[in-house]
Amino acid sequence: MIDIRRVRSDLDGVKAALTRRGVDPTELDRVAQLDERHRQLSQRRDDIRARVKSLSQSVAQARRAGDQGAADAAATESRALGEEERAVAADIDSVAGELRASLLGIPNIPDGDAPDGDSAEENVVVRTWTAPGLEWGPDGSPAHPDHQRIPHWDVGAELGILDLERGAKLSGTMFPVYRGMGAALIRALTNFALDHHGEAFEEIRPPSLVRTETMVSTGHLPKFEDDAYHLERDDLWAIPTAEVPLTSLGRDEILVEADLPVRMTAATPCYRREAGSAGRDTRGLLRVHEFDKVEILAYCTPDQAPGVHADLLARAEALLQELELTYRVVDLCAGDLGQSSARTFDLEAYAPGSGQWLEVSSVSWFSDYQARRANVRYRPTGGSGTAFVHTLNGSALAWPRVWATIVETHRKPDGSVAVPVRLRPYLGGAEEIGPNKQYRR
RNA sequence: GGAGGGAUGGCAGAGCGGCCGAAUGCGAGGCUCUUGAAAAGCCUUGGGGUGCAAGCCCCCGUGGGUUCAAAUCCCACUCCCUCCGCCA
Repeated sequence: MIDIRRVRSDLDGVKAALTRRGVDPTELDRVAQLDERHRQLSQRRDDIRARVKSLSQSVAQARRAGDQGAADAAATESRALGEEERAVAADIDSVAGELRASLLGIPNIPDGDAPDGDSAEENVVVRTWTAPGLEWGPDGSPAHPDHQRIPHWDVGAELGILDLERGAKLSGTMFPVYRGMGAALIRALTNFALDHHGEAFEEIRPPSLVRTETMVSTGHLPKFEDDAYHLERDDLWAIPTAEVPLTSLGRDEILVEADLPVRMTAATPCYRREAGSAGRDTRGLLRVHEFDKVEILAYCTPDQAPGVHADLLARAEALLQELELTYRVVDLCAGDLGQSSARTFDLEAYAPGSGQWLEVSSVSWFSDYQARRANVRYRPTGGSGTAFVHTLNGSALAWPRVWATIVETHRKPDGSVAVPVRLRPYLGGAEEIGPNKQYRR
């Protein structure tokens, strides 16, 4: 949620900033009007209440003094005021409801450093990291030998480590089944990443089903309801990312500044309905409804935020480097930012078989947008009062696309897949993934 | 799923319908004393809205109701604890 006080004090500035990401500025006029109305009504209600309270005191006093007539008179006057208060309160409720609904739908104000642009086409590639020994082809994409130009769905089927047909049988398309070393690879990646972050980040294992309020806190509801799986009977939502439970871990709490930044990491399943993306990226693991991901997340002060953002990004990058995967860092333009984000860097790994750059991580700074929704605050050292923390998070990493990139990038001429050196300890020392002898199609 | 108990400030814990945003203790911060520390004494110490400010208003799990007046009475819900049942 954006700060209503900022709308009040700098309406034009907020409009200008949000127009960069395609928000209709008249929506902000509406917010400003509702806010004005809300404050006027509240003032009136408070005045009435103050009068009622003082009249109630009079009743008590008069009664103690034995003056029943005066007591009754005050009570009568107060009763009339009560009627009026009820009417005003009803107006306040409806205005407050409209205001909140409108405010919840307004995205975060983009950071001034986020590049201009309306869509993904205008995102800026900040830098590219190339796996050791890899050359660049004349077409501007990394040059891979032909044996690495096989899409992962073919590699997976050939080796018997990915079974999309059975997944479709069980749950429908976009629900993959990993087999043998394919399944072990996911598990290895998860352990590898958790160990990597473990020295600085507390490992958390949160629930993957959460309440409505928890989804609202991160901005996933109410606007993106269609993208989430909902268990109606129990009114619980399947988390689309660990960001959801981790952000709410501190909900309605006041942290001590000395404890910041609070850093957490979690491996969880993630569930996404992918409504509206039907027919796009449907092949293989490019887009799936359920997947595993390791997330890193932090609460910090506004001053710490830029440093933490850089750290999260560096961590996600380090994993890709250790996995010997070519990737690029993309600075999302204002128009392509997620609703809650002020600044986001995406990491895209190059998958030579599918021939595309795949988004495997998104590292975002949410300023106080989520903290305001979730009411996560801290007490500044030496200062007075409380302030909202800043929240940041990043995937490190989302496994299906990394899995795809690995089996394409590290495919050897004989068809097996080389295991990156750093990952071998997590796969029982295995140096390659060969045909799955326990499963052949 | 069944039965019972509970929800008050950082914690513990009081609170006849009006004098309660709330006793008391602990904790925390400041000051005095002290070479320093401890002890002792004094003071301070929840969150939020609005307003230039003084102030006014809201919050005793949540939502409703009764009343001139609700932490206190009534109703519903949520959560927590204990026991029973079922169960990975």
